[in-house]
Amino acid sequence: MRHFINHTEENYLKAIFSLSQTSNQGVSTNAIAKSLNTKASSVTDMMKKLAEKGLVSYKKYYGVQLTDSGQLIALNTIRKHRLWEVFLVDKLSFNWDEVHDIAEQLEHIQSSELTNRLDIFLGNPKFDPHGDPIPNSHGEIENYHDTLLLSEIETGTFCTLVGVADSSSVFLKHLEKSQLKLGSEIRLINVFEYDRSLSIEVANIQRSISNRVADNLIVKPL
Amino acid sequence: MRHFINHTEENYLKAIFSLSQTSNQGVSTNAIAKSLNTKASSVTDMMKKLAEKGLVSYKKYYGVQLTDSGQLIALNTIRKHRLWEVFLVDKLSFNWDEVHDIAEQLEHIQSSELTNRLDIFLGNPKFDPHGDPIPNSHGEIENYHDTLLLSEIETGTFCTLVGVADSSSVFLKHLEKSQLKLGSEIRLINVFEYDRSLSIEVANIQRSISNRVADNLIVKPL
DNA sequence: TATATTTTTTAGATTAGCCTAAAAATTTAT
DNA sequence: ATAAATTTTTAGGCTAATCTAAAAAATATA
Repeated sequence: MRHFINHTEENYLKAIFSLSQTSNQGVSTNAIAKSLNTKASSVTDMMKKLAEKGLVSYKKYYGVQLTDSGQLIALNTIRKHRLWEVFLVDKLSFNWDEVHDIAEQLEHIQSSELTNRLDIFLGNPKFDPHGDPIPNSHGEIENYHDTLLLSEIETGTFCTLVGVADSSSVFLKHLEKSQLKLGSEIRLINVFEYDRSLSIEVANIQRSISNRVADNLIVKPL
Repeated sequence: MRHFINHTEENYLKAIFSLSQTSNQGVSTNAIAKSLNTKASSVTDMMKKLAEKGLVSYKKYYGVQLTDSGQLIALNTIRKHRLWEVFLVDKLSFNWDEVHDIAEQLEHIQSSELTNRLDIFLGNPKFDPHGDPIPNSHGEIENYHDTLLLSEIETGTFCTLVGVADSSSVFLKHLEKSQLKLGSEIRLINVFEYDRSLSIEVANIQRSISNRVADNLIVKPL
């Protein structure tokens, strides 16, 4: 007997999943509140509810962790989100910076039949338009290995841009102005000590990017 | 300055629109309640809200009518519903009896850009998989003319099945068992007085259908 | 270790959408 | 035209998800 999961709960589970990726500690109430633009007291209420449904394990004052079934739901929501993003870009010709908000709505459509048929229709894509891996229907996610942030690689290294850590429209539009897109080959020329800004070469042209940008570029050294 | 319209309100507006198609009177509270599986008192509450937003004109005890802006929203919701149904059948290979519930969810996605791009992607279809006309982005709907219910035509007439008045899965599955689908050519052979059941010929085969079925088949005489 | 700060939880309200039961208005029937 | 039946509205509650403000617990600091 499965509980019915709604829109709001899916958003909480997704947020907890994302936050638990960085550290392997329990996720704090405040962190969830910040990520969902809500208040800590609302989060506490919801954690109690999700704990009762067996989707998170929650110990007062010590944060939460997803249970296996909670994680499965989170991954399924992420799967739907990313598949819809592929649909919007590949089939409806949206730009990669325009799809996030629409996918936030589409990810809550309930029908596994729909999701699986969409997956097939799109040709079982492995990555979304921002380079994020798409979980399969069992919640298995192909983590990209050997990737780093551009800010972490050594001077002189050649690498390929395989993903972005920030999918916001402003950031993506900014990238386009620097001729950066998924697949771009980048060579790190230099990092300036003063402000940690970087000098890179893309398509034979030398450019300068801020450390803030470099922190959001996921690259694979060649 | 446009009010934000949510899921629930869209459903009410759509129901009022459908109900006001049959008669040109105001739509009654009870009729709306029945159509949405809710209670009359809930409908009254919502009518006050929609009236305040200028989407219906409501006079206590005398039912409601959509205003122009209310009708535009209803038609836009119907547009989205029917476009998604086309998507599900044409692109994802769903059967026509499987798409209603999924489209009920998809119709509430908010993005006119999405709707219009979907329309283009689908090749600007004029009818959905059940033969219902799809409104354009201005809420203009191409009513099919010269159509009747199969129960209304004269014995001996040849006609084409162009639509169904009931899109429920049970009904559509039932039709398939009688080899009836959109575009089928039908000749009305006889109507039995006893139970108003009909004898028809489809694809050179003679079949018998109930008056209940005939009341739900929209046909165009040849 | 005691105190100050921060984080989290609790308590009590609010809003949207729904409900039941009772009251009011309208419609139908005698 | 009056009574009966039906429809609609009002009144008062409920739940989910949110909020603010206060209390409690944990963590950091002196």
